[in-house]
Amino acid sequence: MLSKPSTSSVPSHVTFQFLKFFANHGNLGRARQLFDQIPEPNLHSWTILINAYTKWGIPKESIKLYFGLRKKEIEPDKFVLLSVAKACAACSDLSRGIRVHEDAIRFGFVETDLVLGNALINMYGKCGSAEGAQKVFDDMPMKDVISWTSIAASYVNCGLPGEALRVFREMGLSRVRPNSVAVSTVLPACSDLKALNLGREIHGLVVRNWQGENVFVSSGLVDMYAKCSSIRQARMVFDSMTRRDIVSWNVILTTYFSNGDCEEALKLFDSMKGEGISANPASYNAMIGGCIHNGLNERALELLAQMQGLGFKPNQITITSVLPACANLESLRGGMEIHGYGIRHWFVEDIIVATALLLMYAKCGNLEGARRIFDYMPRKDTVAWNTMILANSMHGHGEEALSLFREMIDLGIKPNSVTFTGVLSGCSHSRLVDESLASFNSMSRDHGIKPDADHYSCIVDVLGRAGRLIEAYEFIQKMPVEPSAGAWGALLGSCRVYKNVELGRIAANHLFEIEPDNPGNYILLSNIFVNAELWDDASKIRKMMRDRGITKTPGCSWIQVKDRVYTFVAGDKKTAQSDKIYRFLDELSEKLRLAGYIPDFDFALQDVDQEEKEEGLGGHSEKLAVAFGIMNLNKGSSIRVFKNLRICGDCHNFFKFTAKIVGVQIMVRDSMRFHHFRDGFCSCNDFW
DNA sequence: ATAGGGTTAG
Repeated sequence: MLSKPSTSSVPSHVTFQFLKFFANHGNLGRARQLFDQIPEPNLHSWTILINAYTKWGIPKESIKLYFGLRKKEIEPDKFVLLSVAKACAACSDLSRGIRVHEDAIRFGFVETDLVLGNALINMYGKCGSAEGAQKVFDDMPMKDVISWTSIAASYVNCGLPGEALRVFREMGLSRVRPNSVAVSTVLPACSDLKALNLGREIHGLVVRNWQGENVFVSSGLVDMYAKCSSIRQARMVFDSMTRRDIVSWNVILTTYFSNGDCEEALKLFDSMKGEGISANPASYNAMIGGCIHNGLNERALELLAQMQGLGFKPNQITITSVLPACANLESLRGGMEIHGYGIRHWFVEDIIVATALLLMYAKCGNLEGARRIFDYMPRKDTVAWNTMILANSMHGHGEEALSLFREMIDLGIKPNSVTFTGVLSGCSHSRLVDESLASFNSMSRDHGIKPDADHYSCIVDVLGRAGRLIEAYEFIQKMPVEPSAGAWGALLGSCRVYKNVELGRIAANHLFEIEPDNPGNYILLSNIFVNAELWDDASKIRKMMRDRGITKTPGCSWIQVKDRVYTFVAGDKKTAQSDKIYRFLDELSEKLRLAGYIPDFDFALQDVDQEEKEEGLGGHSEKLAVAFGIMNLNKGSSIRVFKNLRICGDCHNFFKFTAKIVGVQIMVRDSMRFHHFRDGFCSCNDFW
């Protein structure tokens, strides 16, 4: 009937009825066609179409239409304004939202229409403008619960939970009774601030005022208690709920994972079904993220497969949760596969996904890959900049870390305390002493950020690595925060390098108190003694370790060849190719000696373990892994080895020669940083 | 016109 419409033969009120019909049923193409046939569409027709585009998830088109209408100088009414305000909120389109607000003022609706006012508050909140939301709120002569809730939600949305709670208080003082929506809006603000007492107060208010249970509120309470680290309280509320939905379950799962209790979380995950609740994609994301956070990487991958088996497609959140596992397993290949999946699904546009990818590349040793992601990001926030700075620091590119920092400041991106952790650690790895002191001093002066224990430790590290041990020690004594293990550890490490026995003793004794179970500190001090030929002291340390039941963490290194990760421990003789590897290493050593390599036997003694000492330098796990890599990887591809402890000094020297003589690029990531060996040099400038 | 869970940096 409508296949060949002609405006002259169909009365306009009939066209209008059809327009309404198609708009209501989501057939926007048809609705648009009809709309375009109306020679002079009236406001009502415009409104119907604008409303439909917002309602059916195409808010951009609504906004476009609205401004088309304004061009025709048709005066908007409150209904169109409401619809387009919602559309601006959905698109986070602040600049258009402001124009809509101006229209609302110009045509006199802000003072008269509560509903529109509320929608405008909401629009500003969703667009990230807390000031805008507050302005609308202040201009409204009448406010109801929804206005109050909307302004509170705006603050939560804009990352100002303290303001949200202030609003909630004021709301009470204005004799507006909060309803369940208001409470569930404001509970996450308590969680963000870890405001347990306020959260408890709100809990009391809920108990006193409502008999009936509300799932939103109860789940919010569970979450609030969990985030305020009251796991028992969270569980009590959860257990007391008469009806739980999928969100309640997801909250309790996350609670246990964040508390490190994977067993309980996994148990609860299995028991949901018994209550007739089946896991949704968010449940799987919570499970995968939780497992990975707690080191259960394999389990996470199983859950990922299980999730896909159920027909749930991994989304942005899934892949950002999985990516850290790729760095943990040092599986660049797996990470790149996820990158590919992200590209195919347009997830890489997401700033959080992109940041996670960036870090994955950096942690897998591919700094260029990390940089490509960074350059491609359309919008970069503080976290993205911090991650890029940290990536450069890890790889020993202190200058680049600093120049990124300057660039970030010039662009007006606000740094935070993590920014400085990245910059300072980058400086310390690159011996940029003056630069690091300068940026440390600028923290509170220019950026209003109070240095924390980590920042102080970085400075100790900088001074120590520069050989300014006394200054480093004085700095520790003067610092206004309790010196952490990081600070003393940095000093102890420098004492090892600069062979300072007395300060080494002092630093180690502090460490023995702060972290009595960390074997590394005992080993370091014992090495310092051995080096100074203080054999008695060294054996005392070894006795101390035995008495306390502390064993040395075995050094292990691994490398990926094709799809497999091969792991080596010191003196490893069990590997399939171990005979070949040792023969290869022997021959290689000979060649390197001719080129000037001198083995440093100091490091043969670095291991307290008896058997390991016997193996000497030749069997260090990183040497085995590198040799294996040279033997098994194609010529021209670079060798990427990962080690759980700090790289040994002799191995470091050995690799510099290897890189030059064999003509390969070797990358070793140890527990401190990345080392890139190339043509006889290491990116760390022999400083680690 | 207002509501909850799963995600990125140390």
